[in-house]
Amino acid sequence: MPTKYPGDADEVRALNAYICLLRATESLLAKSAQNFRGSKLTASQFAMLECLLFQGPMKPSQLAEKMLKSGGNITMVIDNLEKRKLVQRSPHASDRRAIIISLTAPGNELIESLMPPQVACIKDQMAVLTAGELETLRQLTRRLGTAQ
Amino acid sequence: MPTKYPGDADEVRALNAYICLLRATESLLAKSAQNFRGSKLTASQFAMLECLLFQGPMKPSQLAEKMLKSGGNITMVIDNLEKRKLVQRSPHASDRRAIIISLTAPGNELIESLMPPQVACIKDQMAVLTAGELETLRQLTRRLGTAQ
DNA sequence: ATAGAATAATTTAACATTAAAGTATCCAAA
DNA sequence: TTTGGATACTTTAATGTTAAATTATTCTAT
Repeated sequence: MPTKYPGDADEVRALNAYICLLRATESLLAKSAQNFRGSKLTASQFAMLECLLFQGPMKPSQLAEKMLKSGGNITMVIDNLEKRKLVQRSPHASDRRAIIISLTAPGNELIESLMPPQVACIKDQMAVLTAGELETLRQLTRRLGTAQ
Repeated sequence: MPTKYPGDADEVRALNAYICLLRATESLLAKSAQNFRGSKLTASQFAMLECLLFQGPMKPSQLAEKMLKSGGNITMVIDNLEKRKLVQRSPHASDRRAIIISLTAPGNELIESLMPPQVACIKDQMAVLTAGELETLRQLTRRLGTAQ
């Protein structure tokens, strides 16, 4: 995070925006994490439960793709959630290489109870910007996110 | 990352901006990481070398504060950089509890060689936005980053 | 039908990360 | 000056993370 890099105007402008973008994301993530820390969930565990809630049961490889994490990592997060009986592994109907991960009843109940405060927290944090500013932010970051 | 959450207009607007912001950051970080992967540096190791280059020798507690990481983590990153002789520990002049971390000559040489491509990479990625858009992005994310 | 390539999940090794506990040192108040 | 609290770093335990290797299964081209 260079606060001062001796470069031309283009570089300074790009770096300043980059640094503010990273810091904003760090700040938002740190604040959001407080909502599920009481449930002894890590950020990855919360993200997996959330993914299963909104998108239904799926294979570990699909979780890896959606969560942008490696397969090995997904295996470990499933392991730790399975120990707490929040998710379960089931055999895939037609492919014996694959398995299906789904929420258990307690897992479903937990993530459903955590979502409203989580959404409210994000809404609150984003409320420092107006509706128009949020739309502008969405459009700008959307273009950055797909940059090659 | 809920792509569809049944909420009111304010919630949907906040969540959409939030998701795009996170994805943009992930995308930028992933791309930037390619620049130092060839040097077998991790993101934390690169960040520490960069911090020491631009801000000079400092204590582990100062590195922890600037890098937004825990003290225990900083100890390990220093350990791994010290193994490769890229940084060194020195006693603090007036406080025997403290130590000073500084770049070695090879460490300085390495990070100085990595900075120009790193800056160019960030500049390239941010170049999908105009100068005015970058300034807007900086202002919006600056306000988010300081949100309580 | 079968060999080889591709896919799916797991395991392993190395490093990252945090929280909490531990050790050493400094400082300030009694 | 001594005691108690604060500070600085390290260690430990648990989890996360990736890349690479492993195992099992499926698919495809011959």
